Amino acid sequence: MSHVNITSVSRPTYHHGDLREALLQAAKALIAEAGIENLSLRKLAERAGVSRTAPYHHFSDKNDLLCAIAAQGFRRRHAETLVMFEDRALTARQKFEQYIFGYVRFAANNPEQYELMFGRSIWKQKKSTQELRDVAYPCFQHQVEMVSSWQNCGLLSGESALRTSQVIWGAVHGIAKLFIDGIYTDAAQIEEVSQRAVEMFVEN
Amino acid sequence: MSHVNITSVSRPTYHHGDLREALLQAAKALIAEAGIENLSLRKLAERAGVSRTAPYHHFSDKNDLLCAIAAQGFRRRHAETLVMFEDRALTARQKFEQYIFGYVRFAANNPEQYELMFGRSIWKQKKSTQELRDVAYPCFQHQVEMVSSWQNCGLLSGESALRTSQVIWGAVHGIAKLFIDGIYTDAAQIEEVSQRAVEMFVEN
DNA sequence: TTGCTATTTTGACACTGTCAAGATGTGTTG
DNA sequence: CAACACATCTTGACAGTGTCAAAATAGCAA
Repeated sequence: MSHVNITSVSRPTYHHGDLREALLQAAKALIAEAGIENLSLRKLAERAGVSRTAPYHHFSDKNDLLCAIAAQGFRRRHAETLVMFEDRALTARQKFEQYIFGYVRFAANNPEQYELMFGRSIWKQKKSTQELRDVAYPCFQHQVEMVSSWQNCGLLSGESALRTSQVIWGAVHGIAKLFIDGIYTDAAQIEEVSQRAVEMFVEN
Repeated sequence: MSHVNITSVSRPTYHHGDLREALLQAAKALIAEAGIENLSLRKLAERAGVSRTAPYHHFSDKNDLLCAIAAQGFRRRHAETLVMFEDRALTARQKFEQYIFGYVRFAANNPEQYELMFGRSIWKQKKSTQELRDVAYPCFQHQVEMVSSWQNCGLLSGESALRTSQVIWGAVHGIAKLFIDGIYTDAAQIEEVSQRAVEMFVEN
């Protein structure tokens, strides 16, 4: 068989052709279909067309694979937030609104990935990968910086940007979790709750 | 062997003597020791001194058992909240403060049980027991009522008690989860974040 | 005593994550 | 071209899981 790349995507590896990326894609598909708790490495391998233990040559662990998916989520969310916050056409108030709505919407649109990003399975028992931490911490940090800027322009109150940021992050995180975990059952209320959150935090 | 009750507790059942309650106790102990994800029905049965499938005659499912533990948590938390809110020695502002602090503290002191009460494992896929719903909904409802009273006395703003309640609940839930899931790593900050939350929500 | 029913056990099944050992393909060096 | 080294993948195996079916046992009622 020719080793010439006949597909449009790059094929840097040997037998399969970037099995690692294929596994990540298949994993996200399976998770979207049936949830994280129904993802097994064996079903994943089968979907990718390889044997049960093939994934172990690209991920040391099931946890390692889940961390990689979570890391992708952080990169996506962080990019989103950066673009929004740098938009010079928006006022500070509009940016804050976009942040709140964007955060909750991101979680609602990617519930399983969001669960991985902030779920106990990864962070609780210190099982986070170095890669995950490297991509997550700047994301956390950026939230504090945004809050700090909103305090400087009088949109938000308080002295400590960190404490204020922790409360606001807690609020959007909690609202998102109560929705995606099925406790707030009426998904149509998401926008209204987000709107109320904006009103309650902004100084007027 | 005599069937006379020689222990101080009631013994309504036959062989073991309220195996159901013994299983719940053992389960809570195991969960406190090693977390929910490390609880297996087999280890639980062994700890209780019965065979692997004995629990299935008291709980239809593993999920059923977890719901029962969660229900106990709701009863405990609801009782706590009722006592606090009925206390005539407290001002409205003090009650609100107690509510916020008490909520986060409850979650921090019982992280595994809290995870069961509000985790996706139970509510997500409509797997909540009737018993659990019967004890959880009044607990949710009471939160809205409290918020409504705080609005009436001018402590909180807004027209809709439901929306305001959803934001506040989201905030305490999110703060609690970020702490107990290991994302906010410094547990000493819990009180300070709770304090900041109170300041941000109360009208001044 | 004879049954009836609640309770518990034994056996079995499919499924999981993960390790050890072997097979196979790919690129590099002589 | 040949031989080696290595990355990659597969087969086999093991302990552990939730849960079902069938058998055994214990307590109560007639």
